[in-house]
Amino acid sequence: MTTDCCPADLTAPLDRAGAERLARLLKAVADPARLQLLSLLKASPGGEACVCDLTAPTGLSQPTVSHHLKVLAEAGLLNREQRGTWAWYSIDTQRLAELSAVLQ
Amino acid sequence: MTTDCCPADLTAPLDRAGAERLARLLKAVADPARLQLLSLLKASPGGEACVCDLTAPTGLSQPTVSHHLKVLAEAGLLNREQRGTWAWYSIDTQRLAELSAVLQ
DNA sequence: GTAGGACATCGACCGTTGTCAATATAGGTG
DNA sequence: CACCTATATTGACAACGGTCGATGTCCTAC
Repeated sequence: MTTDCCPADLTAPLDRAGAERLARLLKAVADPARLQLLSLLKASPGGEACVCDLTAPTGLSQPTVSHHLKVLAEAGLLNREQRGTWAWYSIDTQRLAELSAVLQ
Repeated sequence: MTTDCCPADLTAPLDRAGAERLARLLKAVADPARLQLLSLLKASPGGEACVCDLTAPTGLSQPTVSHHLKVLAEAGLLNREQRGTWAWYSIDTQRLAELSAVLQ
């Protein structure tokens, strides 16, 4: 239900440190560009896509897309796999489900 | 499962407008102070509390607490009820559950 | 009416963040 | 090796957001 890194839910009184860790996770998701990227990854065949496939549909520059993907990956919500020149990103569905469960 | 105001989930491709609306909701929750306030409200008897009960446990000034409660209320996540001099806030659990469901 | 208490609003400061252009890195191909 | 392509990093700028002190508003009690 929870990992060692994150608070389980809001029912337990949240101290400042726990609140900051959880907020850091939620901030990763609370951005329109990153939400679009998540939905694009979810809709992609195999649940994965490379950076070059994500710039056009979002209308963002390549560095900006890379930046957002990095933020999501550092939050543990995306997995990154290098295949030759391409970097393939996919959603860590369990991690995202855990984050969703916190708000229940 | 969803309201008329918010996207249902991430499986449907998210356009920029939908992503911005959803991000606005998530931003309301993606803050340590507001997460602490939510957990305090959840742990309070009757699921409600007035501002004066929330300043000490958060260590924030009264204006700052009022500000955060307003942000959460404007996002539809809190209900506000005035009783005499006091303002009582409570969580809109359904709205919070809907937000949680979006990340599934 | 006057005084006091609870909450909201205002104004300002400052750190954070999203964005892009430019550049760097790294892998593939000839 | 040189060249191209995909991605990451850097640097800079503008906009946003959290915080507090000071002040305003509203209700209650005397």
